[in-house]
Amino acid sequence: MNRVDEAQAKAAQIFALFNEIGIISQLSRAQFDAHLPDGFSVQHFSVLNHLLRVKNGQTPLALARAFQVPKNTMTHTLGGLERAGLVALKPNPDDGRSKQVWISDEGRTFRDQAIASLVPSMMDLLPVLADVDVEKLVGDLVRIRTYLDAARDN
Amino acid sequence: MNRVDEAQAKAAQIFALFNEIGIISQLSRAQFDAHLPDGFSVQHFSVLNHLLRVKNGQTPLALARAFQVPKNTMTHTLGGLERAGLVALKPNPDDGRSKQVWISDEGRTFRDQAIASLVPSMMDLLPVLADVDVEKLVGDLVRIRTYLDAARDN
DNA sequence: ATTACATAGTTCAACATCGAACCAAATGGA
DNA sequence: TCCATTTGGTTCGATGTTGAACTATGTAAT
Repeated sequence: MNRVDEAQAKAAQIFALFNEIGIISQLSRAQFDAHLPDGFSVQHFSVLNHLLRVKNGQTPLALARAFQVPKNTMTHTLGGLERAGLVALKPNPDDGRSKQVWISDEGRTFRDQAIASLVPSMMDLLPVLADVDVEKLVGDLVRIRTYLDAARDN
Repeated sequence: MNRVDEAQAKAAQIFALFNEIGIISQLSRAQFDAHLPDGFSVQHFSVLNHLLRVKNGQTPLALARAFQVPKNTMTHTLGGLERAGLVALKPNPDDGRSKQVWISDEGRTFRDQAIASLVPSMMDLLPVLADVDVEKLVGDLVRIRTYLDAARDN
């Protein structure tokens, strides 16, 4: 096998990797969404979860970066959460251009209920993951994600 | 740690897993698309690739299943490929409701050129994947995807 | 043959995503 | 201080995705 063939074989493997990742992303998103109240998706849940687990009162831009989405996409997501009263957007006292996103009591309740309804179907995955080192798997993925993120804005 | 806490910890880990997968899916799709001609995305490439590598002349529904997308999504993707003359849709002689998707010479050329322009950026990933057993990684993902697929339409 | 049901594919409408253009506030020279 | 540039956020328009409803063909049962 010459050098070009080797490169092609490696590339095919990498393509298969991202192909699987893309399909799993689709399928899992659909599964998650199905367990959330109508009109809400994983993004909404993820933002609430992030505010509670990482830090409350973050700026929209910080959240956009955390989830690797364009800032206008985050505007859209936060709009939905705000209309539903799950977060409050307040002006950022440190920067007149900016805002802060604070989760409300309703938001906390929503997140808790979402977890309660999501956990059971995740438990169904345990048998599938029995032979998988999830810790390592996530670690590998984080490395790949970190690289892609760095390569993004060149 | 009691049973509920354990379940929550496991669930958090699984959530992190799908979270990473979702983000990588976003980022890698953007990267791929950027290297393809305007108006074409990974799906278009994937379909052409599938027709060549797996089997030419498949039905739209078979392709939709292969990529785990709803059939109307595949209709949309095939529409783009057909308008561009990269595939031809012919009636299925075995079934009057159905069609067959055949890749054209232009389609083959498009796919070859796409590979040529995609491979270099995939090679950039090699250092990142040096410590990763990609074979095993893909295997684990396939197992997860297979489960999700089976759980989909229950 | 008739009827009921299942399957392949399209259309339509709702919604998500995202690049580009835009506005306002902040920053950094000179 | 003034001006150019950068940064946080929104708006707008184009496109992708998908559920639901629909058409047409095939299949099975009686």
